[in-house]
Amino acid sequence: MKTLRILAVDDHEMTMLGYKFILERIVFDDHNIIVDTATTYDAGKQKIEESVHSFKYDIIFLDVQLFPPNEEQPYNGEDLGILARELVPESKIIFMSSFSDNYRINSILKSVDPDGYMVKTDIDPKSLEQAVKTVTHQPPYYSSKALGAIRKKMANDIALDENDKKILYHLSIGTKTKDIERHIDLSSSSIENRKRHLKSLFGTEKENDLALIVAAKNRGFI
Amino acid sequence: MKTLRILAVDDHEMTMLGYKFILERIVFDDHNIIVDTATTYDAGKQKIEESVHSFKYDIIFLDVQLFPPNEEQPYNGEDLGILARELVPESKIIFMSSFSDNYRINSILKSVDPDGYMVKTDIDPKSLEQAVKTVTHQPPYYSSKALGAIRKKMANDIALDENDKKILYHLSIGTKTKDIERHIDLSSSSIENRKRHLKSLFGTEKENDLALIVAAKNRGFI
DNA sequence: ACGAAAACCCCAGCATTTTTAAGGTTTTCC
DNA sequence: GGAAAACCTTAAAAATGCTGGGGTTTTCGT
Repeated sequence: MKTLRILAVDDHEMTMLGYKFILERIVFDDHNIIVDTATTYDAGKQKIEESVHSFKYDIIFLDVQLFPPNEEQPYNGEDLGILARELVPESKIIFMSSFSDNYRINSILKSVDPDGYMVKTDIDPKSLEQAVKTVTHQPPYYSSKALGAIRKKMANDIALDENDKKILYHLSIGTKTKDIERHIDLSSSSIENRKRHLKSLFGTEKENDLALIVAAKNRGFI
Repeated sequence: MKTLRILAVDDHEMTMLGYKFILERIVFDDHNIIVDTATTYDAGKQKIEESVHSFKYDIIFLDVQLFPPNEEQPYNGEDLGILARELVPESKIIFMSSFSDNYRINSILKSVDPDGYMVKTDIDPKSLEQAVKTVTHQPPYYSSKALGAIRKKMANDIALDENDKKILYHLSIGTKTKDIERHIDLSSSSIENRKRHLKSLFGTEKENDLALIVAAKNRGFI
C-alpha cells in the first residue's frame, strides 16, 4: 500500500475542503491518498519548503489566483509553481484557474509548463480523478476547456511576436491605443502600423478594434 | 436508443478488424455503435461521399499512412481528412498515426485540425473508448504521446518560420547542407546564416548539427 | 595520411521591412 | 460643437535579411 501525497493550495477555505474530500476518496490502484492544504501563498510556500527534506508531494494543486483580484498581489500561484519546480522538481504540478481565456492559459503553459492545467468550471470529482491518474502515469493532463484553447493555438499558423501579443492583449482589456505606448517600447506610429498589420493578418481590414479582438480570440491568442 | 455511426479507414485488414471489434463493444450511454470500414483511400472516399446524402458518420477514424511507405502515394489519410471536412463538416475526425514525431503531429494539427489525434502505440480498448466519448461530448481528444508533443510545443516560445522548420527537418533526415538549397528557395549563404541563427536560438552555438537536432527535438520541433 | 568535398565563417552591397516623426483627416464621445 | 482619440499618409532613418564572393576548417573516403 503506497501513499500518494497531495498538496492543494487555494485561497477559498470551502473550495479547499471540497478538493480534499474528493481527492481522498479516489480509488487508485493500491494507493492511499492523503491531502495537505494551504490557503495562502506563504502557507503554501512553507509546506513546499518543508517537503523538501521530508516526504515530497507527488502532486501539487495550485490555484492561479491566490488573492482577491483587487488587492495588491505580491505573489500568485504562478510564482509558487515556479518556486516548487525549483525546490522539488519531482513533484507534479497541476494548475487550477478560473481563467479560461487563451492568453492566460498560453502564458502559464509557457512560463511554468505544469504537468496539468484545469479550468475551474471543468473541475468535478471525475475530472479530478482523471487528473490525478493521468499526471502520475503519463502527464500532462489538460481539462476540456484548456484543451480547447490549446487546440486553437496548435491549429493556426499565425506567428506573432511579443509586441503583437501585447498589443492584442491591451486592446482586449480596453487600454486606449494612445496609452499602449506606455506599456510597449514602440512609437505610436509603430503601434498603429502593427494594428493595421494585425488586422490584415486576421482578415479584419478596415474594421474596428472589436472585430480584431474577436478574430484573435477565436484563433486562440487572447 | 440512438445509433452512433463510425467509419474507420486503415490499410491493414487485420488492424481494421481489431478496431471494429473493440469499437462495437463500447458501452456508451444508450448508444448503439456500428462501424463501417475501408482499407484504401478510394474506398474511404466513396464511403464518405455516399454518407453525405444518407446517414452521416458521427466519427471518422483515419490512418495517416494509407499506403506502404515505399509505394507511390497519390493521396494519404491527410487528404482524406481534408476532403471529409469539406463534404461532411459535422463528422468528427480522429487521426491515427504511427508517427509520434513532433514535426508530423504539428503539421497535421495545423492542416486538418482534427477532433482527435492518436499515436498508434497509445491505442488500446480503453483509449479508443475514451476517444469516442470525448470526441462526441467535448472534443478534442489527444492520446498520451500526442499530448506530450503538444505540451513541448506550448511550453516554448521559440517562433520559427517555415524556412527554419524546413531546414531543421531536412537536417534531421540527413539531407546534406549543400543539398538543402535544392528544397528551399534560399541561397547557401542564407541557409548557413539561418543554421547559425538556429543554433544560437537553441543554445547550441559552435556545436555540430546533431546537437542542434537533439535540442530541436526536445523542444518539440522535429 | 592524403586530397577533395562539404561545412563553416566573414564581409560588403543590396533589397526588404520596420520604425519613427510630422503632418493631416476622420471618428468618437462628452 | 468641440476636443480627444483614432486613423491615415508620407518620407527618411534604422534594422534586418538575402546574396555572392571570398576564405579557412572539418569531415570523410580511400
